[in-house]
Amino acid sequence: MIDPRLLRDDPEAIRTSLTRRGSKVDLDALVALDTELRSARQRAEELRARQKEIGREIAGLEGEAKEAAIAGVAQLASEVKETTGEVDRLESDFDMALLEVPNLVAPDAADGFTEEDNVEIKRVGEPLTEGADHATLGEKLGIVDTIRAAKVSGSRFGYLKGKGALLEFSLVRWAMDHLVAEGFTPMVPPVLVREEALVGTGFFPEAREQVYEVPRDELFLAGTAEVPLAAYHTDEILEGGDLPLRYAGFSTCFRREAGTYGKDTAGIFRVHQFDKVEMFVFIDPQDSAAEHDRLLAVEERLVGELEIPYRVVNIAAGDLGASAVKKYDIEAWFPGERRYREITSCSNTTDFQARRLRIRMKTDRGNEVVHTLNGTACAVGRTILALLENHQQSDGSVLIPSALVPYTGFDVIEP
RNA sequence: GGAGAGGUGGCCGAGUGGUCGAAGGCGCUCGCCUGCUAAGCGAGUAGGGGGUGUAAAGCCUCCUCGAGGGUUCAAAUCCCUCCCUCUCCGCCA
Repeated sequence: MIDPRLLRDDPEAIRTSLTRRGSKVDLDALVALDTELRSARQRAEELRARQKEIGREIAGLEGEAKEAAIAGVAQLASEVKETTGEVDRLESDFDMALLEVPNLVAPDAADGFTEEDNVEIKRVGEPLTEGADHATLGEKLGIVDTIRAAKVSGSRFGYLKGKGALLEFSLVRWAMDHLVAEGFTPMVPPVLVREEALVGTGFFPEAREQVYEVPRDELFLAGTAEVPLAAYHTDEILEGGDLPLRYAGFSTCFRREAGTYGKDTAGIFRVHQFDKVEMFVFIDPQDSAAEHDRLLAVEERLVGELEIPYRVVNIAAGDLGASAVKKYDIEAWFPGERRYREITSCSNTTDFQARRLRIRMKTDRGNEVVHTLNGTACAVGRTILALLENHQQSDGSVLIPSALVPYTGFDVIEP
């Protein structure tokens, strides 16, 4: 949620951002609604103040004088009820409209509206010019089974098997160890969350169709640990000295992948369920931009240690999620497809989530909404696929990068 | 799943219709005293919105005692619905 004060202090800043995103939000209607709401609120408050004042007088009266006073204020009471009802209606309209407004795009976010407009920042590593694709490799090595997964769960699911399953646990622990060394607190959060957590993180209302629901219990399956980690401090006022708070959350992630029919149907590149280690940070607003770069640096070190060629892209404004002001993706090279594809991502969501979740910090200037950031440390499934493709050998085996061997206990996966 | 208890400010905890945004305690902040990792004394200390103000301060005002609705001139206090937490029993990874 953006700061509603901006609507009257600097609506043009919002307009610029909406334009860069290609957003359809009706800013003028929102500004008008805000104005209407405030004047209605003013009227209601004046009436209510009078009512309370008279109430205090009545408290001191007795007998007939009291009866008369009570009779005299009945009309005022009904006016109060009417005007506050009006304020409530306007307020709820306003709140709903405000939830639809995406965060203000950062000045240095890339311009444009689609993936095509993402700006490449750098490339690292020597890409292989050819190789088998991950679906073929996974099947031949006997470590990924999507055929039987379809029987059990439908499309876009997979079994990891044998060394593939062990590789998963190795990656999780390897990533966690790195993050702990970086000062992150490891967490295993709930993956079933309330609606409030999803609204608070900005996934609702924008991306509601991507989220699995458990209606009977009014819970939702989180698509990322970002959701329970962000909501962890809901309604809290953090001590300035405790910031930044850095969490590393491991969770299984669930995504409906609605609207992706026909995309990435082979293998387990795009699946409904995968595991991920996610970084999440609560920080003083003035430090969030620097922290964003820091998260990217952590991600680069991790991918680099796996000896996977990659590039970093600055995501185009129109391709950003509602909560992000700026986002970097790391795209790993996939020789089977001869292209770079997203394996991690990190976003600065500034005060957007924190305001919705009411997470503040104490400062000399009073309480201030904190900033939050999130970044992928290791999306396990995709990382396994990137390892398979980039470390495949001519004999059909796959070598495990040396950084991982202490965790896997083996250095090669053979057919 | 069954039975019961309870949700009040950073924490604990009083408050069953009016002057209560709320006693008291703890914690914290500032000051005094003492001179020594303490005790004592005094003051301050919930959050949020709107208005006014160049800004800070200040001032005016409204909302918030789990959430929502209702009764009433007036609700932390009465009524209804919901949510959550805890305890015991049952079941269970």
